[in-house]
Amino acid sequence: MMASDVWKEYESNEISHSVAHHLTAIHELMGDLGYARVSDVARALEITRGSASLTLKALKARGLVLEDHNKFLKLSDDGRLIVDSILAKRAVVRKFLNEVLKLDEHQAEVDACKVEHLLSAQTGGQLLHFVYFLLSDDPTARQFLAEFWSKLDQNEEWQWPVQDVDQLFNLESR
Amino acid sequence: MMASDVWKEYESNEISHSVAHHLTAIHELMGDLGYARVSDVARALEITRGSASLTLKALKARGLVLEDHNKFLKLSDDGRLIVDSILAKRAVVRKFLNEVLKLDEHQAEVDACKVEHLLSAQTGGQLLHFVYFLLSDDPTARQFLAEFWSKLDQNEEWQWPVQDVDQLFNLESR
DNA sequence: AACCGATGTTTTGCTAATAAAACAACTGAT
DNA sequence: ATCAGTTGTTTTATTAGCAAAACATCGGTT
Repeated sequence: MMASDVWKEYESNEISHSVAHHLTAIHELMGDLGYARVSDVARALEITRGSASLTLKALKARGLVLEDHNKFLKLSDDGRLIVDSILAKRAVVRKFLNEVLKLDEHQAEVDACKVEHLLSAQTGGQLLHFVYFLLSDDPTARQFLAEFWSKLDQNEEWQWPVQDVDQLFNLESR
Repeated sequence: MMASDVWKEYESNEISHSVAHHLTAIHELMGDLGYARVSDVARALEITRGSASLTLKALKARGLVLEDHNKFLKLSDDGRLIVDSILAKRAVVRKFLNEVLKLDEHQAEVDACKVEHLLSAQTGGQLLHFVYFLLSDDPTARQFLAEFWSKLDQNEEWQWPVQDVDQLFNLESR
């Protein structure tokens, strides 16, 4: 069926990668510095002030960012809701990739960052349930993880579903 | 630390969402029709021929797509490697979301589609290992999944890590 | 031969997200 | 008071990805 009805939903995402990071930058700056101005956001994201100014102007127009009488920025209630959901998804994905799949922290951070704003709320919620149970002290979960990790370590004794996983995922490609 | 060194790696992705789907469209058309022309790709992706023509011209220049003497398209070896890795990641993610997290098929398809080309090869490989073991007939895996699903069903008896998962992930927000 | 439909390309225009540069306004030090 | 540095904005330009429209080509009908 070519799944042609699905792939365009990508762009229909109301929160772009860029917007997600402008918003979370404001959130983190408020925590780190206690305030957030256009220049602070630009510095945090390593873009020019001009670019940040334009994007933030649009976010103010969308009601996600509020401006002080002195140009100090703040998240609106809507903006904070969005940031909370993004950070929750990012944290869950990072935890799963790092603590379950045992990917190194940088890789987990990068992939979580790429994916965070794209996951549906349903997926985020279910993944949270799953990771929480998986990393709980439930003996079944403990045993399952121990077995999985041990298979990961000595994977020569394990019959993988495909002959060459590395090639399948282009691990060698350049 | 603001993680400002990470978030820009998003765009550094050599395979964009659009490119991923142009390539996989050619692959699927070759399977379905036995051939793939610019118009066929455009129809499959529901974009104009003009847009497809431009994108495919760039892909020919990058050596990922080859052109027949009669304007018939074909994936190069490099192009096929990329498509294989994308389809593998999409399949694994879809399987995980649908068969493990029990998300409905449409949601699983959409999220897998959004994410497929963004996952690193390492993440794809580890996830494949994980899902394969999780859905195997290993008794520990069986028991773990059974317990997880039963907790999913009667989640009022389970103490979730956060008070209100639905609100955290904006399940109510329009 | 004339026409019609499908195909491929090019040109123009649009939006999002960026950089770069020019500009204005404020701040602080001397 | 001036000068330097910081800040915010605007303008111009670029790139990716699309649409729309014009154009050319080819193939088959009549």
